Amino acid sequence: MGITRTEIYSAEHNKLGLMLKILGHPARIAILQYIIDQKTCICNDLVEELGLAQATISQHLKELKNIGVIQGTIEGKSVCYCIDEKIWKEFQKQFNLFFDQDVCARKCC
Amino acid sequence: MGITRTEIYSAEHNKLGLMLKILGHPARIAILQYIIDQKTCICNDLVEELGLAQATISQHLKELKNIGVIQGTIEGKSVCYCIDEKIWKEFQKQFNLFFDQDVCARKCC
DNA sequence: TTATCATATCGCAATATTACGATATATATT
DNA sequence: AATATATATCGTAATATTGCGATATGATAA
Repeated sequence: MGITRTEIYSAEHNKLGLMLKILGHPARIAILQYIIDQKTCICNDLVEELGLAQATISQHLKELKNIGVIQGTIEGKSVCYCIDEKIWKEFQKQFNLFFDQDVCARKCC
Repeated sequence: MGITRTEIYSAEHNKLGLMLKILGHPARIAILQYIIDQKTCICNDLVEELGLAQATISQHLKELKNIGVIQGTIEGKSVCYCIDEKIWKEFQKQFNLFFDQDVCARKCC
């Protein structure tokens, strides 16, 4: 079918899944890394930097904005993007809550 | 086009992206959670537990195996799955290497 | 006002993903 | 051997994602 059956999962699993899905694209990882690296809050030098079309970059930025991990403020004719530190830390926390679980206490594999 | 242009990203970004992409589905999160919760290394009670078709579960398990985060050993007529603790911790480490970066030192947003 | 620059959105083509029924495979039980 | 049980794989339909050119929008500069 191609459609994820979100109704059958818990809200937490859906949320964690969505967050990881959006982060799970190399372009979006590269965009986040670039925003972190630049001391100024760069906008679409990303087009030159990554070598993707402007429309494509804009789309990825939109998805990152949708999950809240970045925010953009209009500055003259360009837009200044930066990481939303609060959401960033929240994501890290959620991920680690999941990954800190005790795994494989039993012996079977 | 629908195809990710992996050639233009670094190996690390592709790797981190792939890992997050595979983890980024609620069914796979739920599968991992179930394997962690069960004290015995359960196999396809997952079909009943999650309410997805057996073929679908099997496909998700395959993707999780592909990135190495779970492994399965044949036990009689069923298969015993468990988390690969080493890979699990490695994933957590990679994620945190990325997320521990200092974010938003500047003031613009 | 007109032109220019930066970004967003639209529409589309190519490809990928999700899900499932049907079938194959492999082991255990009778 | 025949049957049952557990899992994997195949084929396919529905939908989603990726990427891009074209165009729209919105602000500044001329």
